[in-house]
Amino acid sequence: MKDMEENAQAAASFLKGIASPHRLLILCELATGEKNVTELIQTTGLAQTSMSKHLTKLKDENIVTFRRDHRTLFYRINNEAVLKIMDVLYHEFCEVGDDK
Amino acid sequence: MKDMEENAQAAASFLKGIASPHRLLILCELATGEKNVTELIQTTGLAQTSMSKHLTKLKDENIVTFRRDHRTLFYRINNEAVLKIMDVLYHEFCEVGDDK
DNA sequence: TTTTCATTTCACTTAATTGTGATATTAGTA
DNA sequence: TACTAATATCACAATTAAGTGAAATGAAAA
Repeated sequence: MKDMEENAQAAASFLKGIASPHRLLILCELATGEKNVTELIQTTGLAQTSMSKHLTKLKDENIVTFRRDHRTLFYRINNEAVLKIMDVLYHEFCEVGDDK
Repeated sequence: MKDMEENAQAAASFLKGIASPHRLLILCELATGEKNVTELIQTTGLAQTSMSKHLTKLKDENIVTFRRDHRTLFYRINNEAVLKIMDVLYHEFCEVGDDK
């Protein structure tokens, strides 16, 4: 096991990748399957520039990847840990009767 | 179920409560049982003022609570979800052979 | 009741995040 | 080759987060 502080730094950096309402929305979309950038812009209502930056951040943290099909980029979730965390968040914040 | 954006906002705010190397270190300490502020300062090496602010943030997000014993405050983790997430993070960032 | 200990709050600075319009890139289409 | 579509990058402004010394609070202890 590496040094605690190093682990904490890496884990925090990863968490920061998810800790944004807009990126969580993006991840919720991607949780249902891969989507291209234009689709993500439409469903979330984010500005194009903003979307691009969020996706870059998610890529940087190895949370998503993409494939290119002609000139369209299809993004998808590429990380088991993030799915597990989203599951926890779903139970905590999205289930009926969750007035926590 | 409430509105997606509201849920995303609440979940992101909660995640931001954890998404800091120093707060993760604090939470790791607290995961082994309740600790008073002075103990936390000693084991983490954080400055007193800084520790106080981190604890305030963790309280604000309902991640920790405390009890008073004479003039000492003992903090403890008060949130199931955060323990589950820490478990995910442990496997991802702290286990041997984790060079991810 | 004054002092001391444990902790928080204040005022301030510095750094990081987020969003935006304009511009660039890259791949297909005419 | 020029044009358009899809997406990324740049440069900048605004907001939020994090750290620090000094002062304040609150609860014992002397």
